[in-house]
Amino acid sequence: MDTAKTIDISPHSESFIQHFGEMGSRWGINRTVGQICALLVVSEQPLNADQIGEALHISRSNVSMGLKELQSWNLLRAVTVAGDRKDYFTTPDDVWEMARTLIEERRKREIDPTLSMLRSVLLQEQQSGDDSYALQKMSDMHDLIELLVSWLNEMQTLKSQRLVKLLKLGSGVNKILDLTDRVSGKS
Amino acid sequence: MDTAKTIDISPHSESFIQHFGEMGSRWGINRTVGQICALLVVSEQPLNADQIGEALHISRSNVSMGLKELQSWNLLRAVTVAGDRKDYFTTPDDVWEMARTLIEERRKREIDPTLSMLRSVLLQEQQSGDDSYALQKMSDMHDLIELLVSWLNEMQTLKSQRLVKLLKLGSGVNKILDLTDRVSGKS
DNA sequence: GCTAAATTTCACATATTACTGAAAATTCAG
DNA sequence: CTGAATTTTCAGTAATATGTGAAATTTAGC
Repeated sequence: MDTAKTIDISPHSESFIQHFGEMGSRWGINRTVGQICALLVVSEQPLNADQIGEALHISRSNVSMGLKELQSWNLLRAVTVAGDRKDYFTTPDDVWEMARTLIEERRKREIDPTLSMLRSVLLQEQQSGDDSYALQKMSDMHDLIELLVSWLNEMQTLKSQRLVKLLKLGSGVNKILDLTDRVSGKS
Repeated sequence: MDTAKTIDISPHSESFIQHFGEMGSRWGINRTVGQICALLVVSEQPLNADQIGEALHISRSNVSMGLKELQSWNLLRAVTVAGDRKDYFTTPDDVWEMARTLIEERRKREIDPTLSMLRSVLLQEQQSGDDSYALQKMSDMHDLIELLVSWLNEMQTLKSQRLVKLLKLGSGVNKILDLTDRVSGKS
């Protein structure tokens, strides 16, 4: 069947998609992948590869590669439409779920490898005397990253509603800390 | 004077520098910039451009461009050495200060533009009827990003010590939330 | 199984980004 | 001011990344 209707993009959505294309490079994904993702986010219906290619004026093979990339980011939901052999795709409905996934995946790609490298360097017996300054820096950095990562992981376990509440509290949490400090008699 | 001593890099530091070069691409900076930054972090003494170029085997002009890029990230401290016309550079001593700067700069480059775009799209009177689904998505995303950004800004105002304490508390904060909820009679 | 629809792969083309050396511009001691 | 030391700029080149069409592979109805 070739009934698949051509999807058209409103000016608003156009700006949105365009923007994610341009930002793609800054986010370590390429333009096309950014655009595909943005398109799927603002599209109410799931889209098949042909529709995506047509909407964004990119080749079918490019769509295929882009979708594969988005899969690797865990940002796609595949949908099968009755009586249609084509694959249809969409992104998760909940923007918070997407944000979580995005943060988790970026952590995996951008932070975890650095943590591993630091661990491995610091683990090696430091026989050589005089890079103690460098080793100290790496140690500091390791501790910092480890703290950030474990905090991130803990946040990932919270329900969205809870997380939002915490974020809204913001540095208000600080006041609670003040309180606990005073109670336990610290500075 | 051409007394500037050639700096040599320990194997540990070499791994560190190499890693930051490779990760550079994932971080939206290029290899050279990543390496220069890493080198300056692990170097106890400030380095001049020639020393950097020699250590990393890159051209003098490339060092110049790299340093300029790092300046734009607010990650450099320039030091003048008595009796030497060359400029010497280092990174901030405190890794927490660097992390803050990095997060702030990434926010400016990667998040703020998206927030602006969303605001501008949402502000336009939505005469056209049927992209309400898309507009809703953009609105959700706007609110999410705004919340994250304002939270980030609040965290930036905390002293490092305080921030570390909060991070270590982790989802323990959640328990405090539980408490306040119960007190104020919510679910 | 066969076959046509759908998807993926891949060699090549195109576009973008990074790097270099030479030349221009800036800086500063005398 | 002068001019040597230092830094920056920039046009050209090298390296990387992105996009395409054609061919190969996979899939599912019959």
